[in-house]
Amino acid sequence: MTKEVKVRFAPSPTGYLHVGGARTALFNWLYARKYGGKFLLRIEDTDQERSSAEALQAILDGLKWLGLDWDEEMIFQSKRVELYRRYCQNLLQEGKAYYCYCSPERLEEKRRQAQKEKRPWKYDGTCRALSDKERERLERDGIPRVIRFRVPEGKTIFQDLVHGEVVFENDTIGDFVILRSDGHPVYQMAAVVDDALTGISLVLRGDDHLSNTPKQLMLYEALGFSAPRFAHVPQILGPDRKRLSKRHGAKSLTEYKMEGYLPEAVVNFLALLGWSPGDNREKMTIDELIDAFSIEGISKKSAIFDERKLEWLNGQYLRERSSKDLFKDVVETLRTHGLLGEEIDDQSRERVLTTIDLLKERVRKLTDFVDLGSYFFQDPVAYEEKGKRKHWADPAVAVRLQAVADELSNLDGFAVDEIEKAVRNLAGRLKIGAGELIHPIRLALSGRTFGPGLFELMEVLGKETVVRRLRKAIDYVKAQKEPNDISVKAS
RNA sequence: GACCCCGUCGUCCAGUCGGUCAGGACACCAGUCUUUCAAGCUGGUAACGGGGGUUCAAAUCCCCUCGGGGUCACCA
Repeated sequence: MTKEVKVRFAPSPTGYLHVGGARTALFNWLYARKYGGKFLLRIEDTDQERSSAEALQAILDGLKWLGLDWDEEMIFQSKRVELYRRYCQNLLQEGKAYYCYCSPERLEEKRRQAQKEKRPWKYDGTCRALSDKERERLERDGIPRVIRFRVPEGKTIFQDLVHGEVVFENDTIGDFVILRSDGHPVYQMAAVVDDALTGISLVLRGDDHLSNTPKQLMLYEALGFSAPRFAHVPQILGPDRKRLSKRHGAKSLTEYKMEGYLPEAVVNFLALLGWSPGDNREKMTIDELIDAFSIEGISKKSAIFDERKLEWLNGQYLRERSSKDLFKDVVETLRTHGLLGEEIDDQSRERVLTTIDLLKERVRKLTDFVDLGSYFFQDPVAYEEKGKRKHWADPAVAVRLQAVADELSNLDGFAVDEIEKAVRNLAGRLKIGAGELIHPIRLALSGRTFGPGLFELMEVLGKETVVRRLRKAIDYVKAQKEPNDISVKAS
């Protein structure tokens, strides 16, 4: 009988969902979707202290944003404590586990001592063979107890689907706790019981669990469960080659969303981190990913998250979406940055749409619409220094801009072609190249030395705004004249 | 420290059974286009951690070494 394909993502709600976790979830999801299996979501909240509702919400939001939907009901380990306890009792009865009364303080002391003497530390088995009498005494004294698993002798060998055969000598592993003194199970126990009971066929998870696998395998064996297969995906490292953590900029998915990344770009990028379709494809749709995904394509090497490549990919996705498609996201971004109010009439709707069209080719993140396009919505608050030096240094600038303003004011219509013709004609009459007008005008209108085609920009802004900004610039140039001369002398 | 995993351009990936000018992408540089910036197009710089073997031939197989990471919790 072939086992049903069933995988799971099992985060613990102790922090936000970062790219490493998200990628693990994605791989599991892709695997399930590819083979028509199930993708389960299990919340590992057996640690009461560290689990929080906010973290859970962040994880759920992240999965939802990426479009990773799960099958069946979400499993909360905190609601299954009785179950784990029962299995611990079974092990106890069969002599495969035992009560341990060692205090955490005492153990910590021993551990430190071992470290000082450079001896490898593992639990020394103090309580491994307590007599009934001793145990009764400790019980009578009310000493807190945990349940420890009795690690059997021998070796634990398994075939990891990405690493191949992995061998552990059991005696390098100390008897480990499976049930805490507060009656809550420890990760290893809860994970094994759940994976076994829910019929997980493949445990696909981070490399950091590779060393935990022998412990879990021993538990499967002791509990009489058949073990699933394992595949350990390399981890995602920070730029310093260290494990991802808040310290060196491991960002949550929420942050990527806030920064203007599209979920499809993030999914695509994450999929390519530690996995490859085998050919050299880079940009892949979700369906292509599902189709191409395979465990064989998973690399063994840990990877560093390269945000610049994600930016590029995001730009690709941004570019292929129509302005209409992008509208909602862009509006939201503009709003959070105060460039747009709640109310949007037809006119500003049109304006946003055109803005998107003009900016789309030069944008990599949604937030670039703000950074690169604020002047579509408000007069520039400053002029680029470089621009002033380059395009406004000529003493004739004020006069020329004035001429432009006059010329444009007299225009009947204000369409791209008319504007362009007017500006170029004026340049001709002034006997200067069109660039001599174009660049100073751009600076006046946007405060920038670069941007979309100037004539398109002018049409979007409208005659009134264009003329207003030109006049402002003229005033500015004139005002700068004298103070500038003085400051040159002074410095 | 013990144990486990990993090691191809700066970064992410290709490289089936040993034979490739070691390939693609991001980034970078140059050219092209253009009113600017992007985008696009064309081209370029750039890697098998090191040392030994085996072999006619090694990124690919073996050994050693160095480097990086992970696990050794009443965290997950």
